[in-house]
Amino acid sequence: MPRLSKDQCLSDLKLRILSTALAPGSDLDETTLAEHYGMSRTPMREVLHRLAGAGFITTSENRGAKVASMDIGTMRTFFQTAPMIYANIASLAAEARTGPQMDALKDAQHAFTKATAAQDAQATALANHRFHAVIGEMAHNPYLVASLDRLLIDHTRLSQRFYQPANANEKMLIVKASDQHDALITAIEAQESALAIDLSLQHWDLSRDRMERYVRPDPLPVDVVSLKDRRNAV
Amino acid sequence: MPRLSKDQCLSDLKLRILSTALAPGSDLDETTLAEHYGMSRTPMREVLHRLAGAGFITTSENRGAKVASMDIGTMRTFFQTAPMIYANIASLAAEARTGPQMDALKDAQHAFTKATAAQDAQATALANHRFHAVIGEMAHNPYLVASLDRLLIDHTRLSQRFYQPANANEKMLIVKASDQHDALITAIEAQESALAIDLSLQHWDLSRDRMERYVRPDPLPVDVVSLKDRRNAV
DNA sequence: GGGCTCGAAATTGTATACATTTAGTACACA
DNA sequence: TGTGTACTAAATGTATACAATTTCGAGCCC
Repeated sequence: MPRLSKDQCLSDLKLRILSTALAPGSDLDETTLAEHYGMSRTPMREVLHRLAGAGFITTSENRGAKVASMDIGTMRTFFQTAPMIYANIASLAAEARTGPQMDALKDAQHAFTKATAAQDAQATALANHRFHAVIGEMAHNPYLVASLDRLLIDHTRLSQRFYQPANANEKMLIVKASDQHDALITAIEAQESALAIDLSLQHWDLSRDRMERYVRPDPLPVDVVSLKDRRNAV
Repeated sequence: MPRLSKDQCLSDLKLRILSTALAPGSDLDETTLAEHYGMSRTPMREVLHRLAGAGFITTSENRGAKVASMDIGTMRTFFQTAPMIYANIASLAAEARTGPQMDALKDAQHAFTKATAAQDAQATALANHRFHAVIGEMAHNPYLVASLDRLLIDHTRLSQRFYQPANANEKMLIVKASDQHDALITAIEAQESALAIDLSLQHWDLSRDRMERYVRPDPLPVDVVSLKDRRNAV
């Protein structure tokens, strides 16, 4: 993949991280990446520092870069923090959104429905990411957006598997999420911020249920042996 | 100032920005800075990208770096956002603080009172910054801390002049702020998160009053001419 | 066999030369 | 006098060579 510009390289790496093509916690070798993108190490290092600043990766002196990890502690914090930020962002977006931003939001939603119809899980997750990032732009609040962007990174990585519906019920949940997007678009366009808060919290409830089901899968059938084993485990 | 390590250079630039020795919006020349810190342009550029990632400066392609500006629109957003984030951070800090972090917090408060006693406005503002940054570390929430850190940058830059007390009344306000710090330390150490929220909101009210007095100085004497002029202004 | 030291290979960090882009100025022309 | 254009100087962006650090394995001692 030779001769990509720095911006293209940046967004490509973001996509690879959001889609977990680059797994959380995995090492990034700057020499390899530089060759891959057809540039020298100097601009590649600059891209890596940008990614680090935005929370996609972490770097440590003399020890290279890693994709930001998603340990159990961080996820607890994620579930604790997301609804507050999402709701506030939605409220501010309803107050401050502009016309071109509304267009961008509808575009993102269009891409979302198209990806769900095609059963393309990865494209669905990324379109969802873009949808919520646009709402962030609308809020016009650099302080909260710094939080939001970091939340969305982990949200998108966590959601990766839910957009691959395993049964009719899961398929229905995705349709429901899409309907909530439409309702949110209407509320934001009408500048009804109280409604936007309410809708974004409903939307969060749906996401959280799906994500928690993945994080903590349905309990296994109980039997005496496994229980005894577990009782003495750490 | 030759032969400073990259970390020293980074924190020195942060201090110069927080103290407004480098004015908001002013241009940064990477060649000059590199010479000043006794390093080549490559690591200097890396430092600048780190600062950009943390919100201290902004960079634009082929056009260099600027210290983050503080326009009137951003400040409106600042006043809107700060109390929510400060209160949530204080609450989380009370829940999650560790022993060493408590020591660091008390150190910062010690530096704060020492600086006020010495009437050193700049040292006071920076010690106040450190105090609140430590509470951020305690909260152990990377999402919210991203917001907090950006708020604190502007908070410290705005506060710069208030710690230069012009009269007995202003001197008393600084003493009051210091007392609130002490109360907050006690609440966090006792893990009383509801109290910590309340105290941090009180502390914010005090700061906001001081800052707004600077941003919007006491109203000028009303006269008919200026009123008429203003009525037709944008 | 376990753990240590030493050294070579690989990886990251820095300096510098060179390419590219921007900004400022002089000058021509209307 | 104002405007547009070409040129020059200064700044940013990139590539590459070299220095410093870390990692990993071989060899050794206990």
